[in-house]
Amino acid sequence: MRYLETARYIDAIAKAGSIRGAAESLSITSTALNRRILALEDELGVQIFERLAHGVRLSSAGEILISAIRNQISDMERVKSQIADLAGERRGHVTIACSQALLPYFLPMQIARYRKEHPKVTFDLHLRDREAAEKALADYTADLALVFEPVRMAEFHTILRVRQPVHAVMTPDHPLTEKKTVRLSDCLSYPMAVPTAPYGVRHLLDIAALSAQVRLNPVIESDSFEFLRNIAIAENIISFQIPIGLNNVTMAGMMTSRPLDQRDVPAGVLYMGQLRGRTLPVASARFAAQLSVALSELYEVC
Amino acid sequence: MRYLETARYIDAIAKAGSIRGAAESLSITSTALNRRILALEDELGVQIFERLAHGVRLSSAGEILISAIRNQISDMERVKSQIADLAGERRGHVTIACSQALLPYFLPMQIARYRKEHPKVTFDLHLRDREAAEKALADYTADLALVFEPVRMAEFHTILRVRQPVHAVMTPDHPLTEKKTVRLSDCLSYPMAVPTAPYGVRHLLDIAALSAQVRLNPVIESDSFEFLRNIAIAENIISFQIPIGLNNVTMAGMMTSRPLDQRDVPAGVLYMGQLRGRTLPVASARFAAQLSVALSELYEVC
DNA sequence: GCAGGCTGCTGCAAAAATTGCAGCGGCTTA
DNA sequence: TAAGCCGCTGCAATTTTTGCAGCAGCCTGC
Repeated sequence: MRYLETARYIDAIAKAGSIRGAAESLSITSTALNRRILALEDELGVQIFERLAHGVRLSSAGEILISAIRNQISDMERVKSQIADLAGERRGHVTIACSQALLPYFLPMQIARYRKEHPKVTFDLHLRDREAAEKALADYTADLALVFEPVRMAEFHTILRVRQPVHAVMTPDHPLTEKKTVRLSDCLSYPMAVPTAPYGVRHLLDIAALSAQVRLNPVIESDSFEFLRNIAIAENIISFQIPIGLNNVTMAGMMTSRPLDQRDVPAGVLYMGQLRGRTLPVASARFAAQLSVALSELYEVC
Repeated sequence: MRYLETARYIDAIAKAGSIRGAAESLSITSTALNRRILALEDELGVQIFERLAHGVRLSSAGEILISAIRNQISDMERVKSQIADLAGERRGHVTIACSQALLPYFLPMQIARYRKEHPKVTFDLHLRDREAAEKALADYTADLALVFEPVRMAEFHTILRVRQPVHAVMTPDHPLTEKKTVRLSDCLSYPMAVPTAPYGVRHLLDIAALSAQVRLNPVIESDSFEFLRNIAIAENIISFQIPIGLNNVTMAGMMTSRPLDQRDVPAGVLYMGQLRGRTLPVASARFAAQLSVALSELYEVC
């Protein structure tokens, strides 16, 4: 593919951090690549890359350029799949960056459903914390982001958001299951396993604990929701999760959950978003539309 | 400029309607141009142009492509001026499509003001009726559109809108000037000069006349607001215009105006907009920001 | 109905560009 | 201080692009 070839070369260099490195990944010599850059820099009248001892780094002009270039590359992908659509072919590729809570149940099911309709559409799924997910949008490594309690940078454009009240998760024989909703103070008398600091659920719990002037005293902290789920079963202690992360099918027998009283812990919000101003590839746009329907049927839109 | 060269070639062919014609305007041979198209069509696996006896026409795949291509070209212009901005240079180019009412006073003054700050920024101003103005956005011949009572296609993204009540315009000695606001029925007893059908002011008057079950009976119809203004002076008859079209400086002595009672004729709306999803060139974005401030200071935002 | 003029397209050779090789000097690290 | 990166350059080989001339196809006007 010759069209936008130089653009792809620049993208590769920016990613590799060196011309020789990028050249290898592109299967060309560093000479050719080097001279392309020099030619483009000559055309623009500005250095795109700063030359360092160990490679190159985007200059401030390069930062501006790379964003446009990635947009162009992604745009051409979209055009190609739109053109393929004209011939009735529904092919394409969707890249998603999402929080852990989406992994056990919701996204696998949604992707399976989508791929049943459009088997030629492929998916890339990247697990990213809320900050990294937004960065992935900005550098075009993800078309869509599904994030719980995101940082919400200026470039994040919200497609849909739904309420996700925090639930306490425990084995069905746990004393806490007797109530419909549980108070934070009820939980404190039991050992608990909680996510580490950067996660949305922990964030909400911390704020709640602070305002109630209590301390959480977790016996287990982990950055893996899967581990938290399993340790909670194994040790018969309580953990916390949002509804979308509760796999109501496979966990039916093993675990159960109760929402925390919202006077103690306010409901969190799950955001689906994309990069502001970007036109998504057709497949991604269609998948986002499907997710919008599914999310708004299952949860309260806000 | 080699980067996006093929893109510019395709744009030229689409505009010229023939390869040979475009080749001439690009100062290359038709052979070179022809082969570029063939190569790109080969890459994409689709015909971009339909071959006709008297030239070429974009195929449906080509229509999809050309939009992306024009976006890329415009994007590179924006990048270049952003990069120039880094060096402190404020250069760039702004293209505007607007209704007639903007011509006599508002835009000349605003552009002059902007160019005083940024003398290196150049402007293109195209007079376009409300439908053509939106088309100009879609094919990237205009960055900004200022339209009174626009058709508002899906691709039109509103930046700002302000209320523009229709005014009756007349010489200062006209009997109608006695009242603060005039009723439509008052006007009917005087000869009047009105714009032709496609214009917003006429549209509003027609609707008003219809609902009041009266007839306008204009003695003069014209598609030139300038002519309407002059004939109204020369013949001492009434005409109609929106506030932004009333040049309160030069017309001070010659003419005066009174708003029509809004029970008869509802206020129209002036829209400033751009192409949805497009990132404007820096200069255009800055100029739009200036216009937003000016418009919202002068008129009622709605 | 048949030139004349326009179109896009192609074979071939010339021109221009891109590329690869080898090697230079600069920098960091061991 | 030596080894190992890095980006960059002169030169030659290679590839790509371009221009010329000429082809067939289509429409228009005489």
